[in-house]
Amino acid sequence: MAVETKDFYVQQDKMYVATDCIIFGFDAGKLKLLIFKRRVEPLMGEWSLIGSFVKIDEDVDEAAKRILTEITGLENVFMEELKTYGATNRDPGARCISIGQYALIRIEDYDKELVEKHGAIWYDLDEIPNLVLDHNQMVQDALGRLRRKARYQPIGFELLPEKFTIPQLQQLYEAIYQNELDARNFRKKVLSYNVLIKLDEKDKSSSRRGAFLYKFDDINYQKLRKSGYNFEIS
Amino acid sequence: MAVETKDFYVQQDKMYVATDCIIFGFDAGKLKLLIFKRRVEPLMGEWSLIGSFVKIDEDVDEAAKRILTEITGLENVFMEELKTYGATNRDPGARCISIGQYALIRIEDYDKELVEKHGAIWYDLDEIPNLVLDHNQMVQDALGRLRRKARYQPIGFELLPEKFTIPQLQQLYEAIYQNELDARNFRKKVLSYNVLIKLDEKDKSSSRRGAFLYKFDDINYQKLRKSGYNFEIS
DNA sequence: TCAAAAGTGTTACAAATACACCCATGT
DNA sequence: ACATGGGTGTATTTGTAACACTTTTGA
Repeated sequence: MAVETKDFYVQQDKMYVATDCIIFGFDAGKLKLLIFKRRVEPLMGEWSLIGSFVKIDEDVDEAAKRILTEITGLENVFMEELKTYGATNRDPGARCISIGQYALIRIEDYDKELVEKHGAIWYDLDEIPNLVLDHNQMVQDALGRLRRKARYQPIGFELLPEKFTIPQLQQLYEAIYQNELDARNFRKKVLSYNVLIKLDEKDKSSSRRGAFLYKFDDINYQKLRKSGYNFEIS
Repeated sequence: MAVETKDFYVQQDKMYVATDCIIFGFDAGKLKLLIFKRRVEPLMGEWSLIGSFVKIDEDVDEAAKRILTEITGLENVFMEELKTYGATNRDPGARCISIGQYALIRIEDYDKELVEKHGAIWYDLDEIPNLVLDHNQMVQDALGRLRRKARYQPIGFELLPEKFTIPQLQQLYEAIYQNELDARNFRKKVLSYNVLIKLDEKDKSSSRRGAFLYKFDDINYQKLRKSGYNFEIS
């Protein structure tokens, strides 16, 4: 029988709500993850994702942004909800659900001092140590999401510097998909969408000849989306 | 400065955690949504999704299953997390985050008495009334998810009876995508995946001649998935 | 016998793949 | 002058899209 007064609410259980950030970067041809040593009991000192409890007067996604800014100094970063981790036994400290959110950051932009101060470290994705609670699962889930999503949405660009070369872009996709791509076909395809603006500069850091720099053309991308077409790679 | 004792937890805020179900069905060529009249204040009597608070000793997804079973009598239904609705001001009653979960049910299987007892009704998707709180947004989000997901994963079958005809399947996809498909190409494509088992029976409810019934072949589908191929329609 | 939906094949076009050589430059 | 990565074009295959008629059967 349903209770039909406003008091219905106060009979219910309250619980802690946290959010954890799965922060991806890309450097030297490899996908990286930002993790740090947990500073609170239980499990103090263990490797962990960056997270925080959500405050009573704070939107869930605001909380995630707050954490990300606290630790990297960055704002306006690509971040998206992954899923909720809501098992009763996931945190031995207390009943606490966590909303996983994954972020893609340009690895050269973050505030190195700030990151260091928090004891955070960029780890190669294939060398992630054991993390507390269900955080390894979160990383796996986020990676799966990143892989699927990168196929039909140009989120990869969030991981590159604003100016990047086509070979860099290809390396990134190879790192995400974990297979090699044909350079000619790759170039042909990404350019076919008309969402890259070729610059006059070259990047000479990885070859004598140098490779032209491009930047992502968000305006054209929005047009592409509206016209019903999808950015789709491999 | 981080607090480094277990007492860290008790300084944090607790809040209500709810889950709301976006329940889709398919009948007479149309997508349907199961909604009902809210039974608690505030907003008692308004149209609403089916939801519940998550109990302290209950996993979040268990809570969603509990609700679904309570109202439809069904178990083992396709259900998947949509996203978290976590704005501070989303519920005027109290700070309460809700995890939206969408479910796909075979509309002929549900327990009609049970549904009626709860005051629930199947609405055509294009005739949904105003719902409480952010529930209309949830419906839109779930619909978007269903549309995207149906393209590369055979979730549509969850909405059909176990035995279905190809024309029925086509109607379903037409309802999901909201455009017409060529019957020959559609048939060719779905059959090309070898995930449909043709039965000896015919369904004569929609034509004199009758159409052969098929059922979904989950074993072959798993093989297809493992081989790296994707079920992809339209 | 006719109305109404089920079922079937082929052709044209577009997109994806496979593949090999020349270019530019710093050392 | 050579080693290194950057850049280009074409042919083949594969998949997608367009399209019209015959079949079955109950009323």
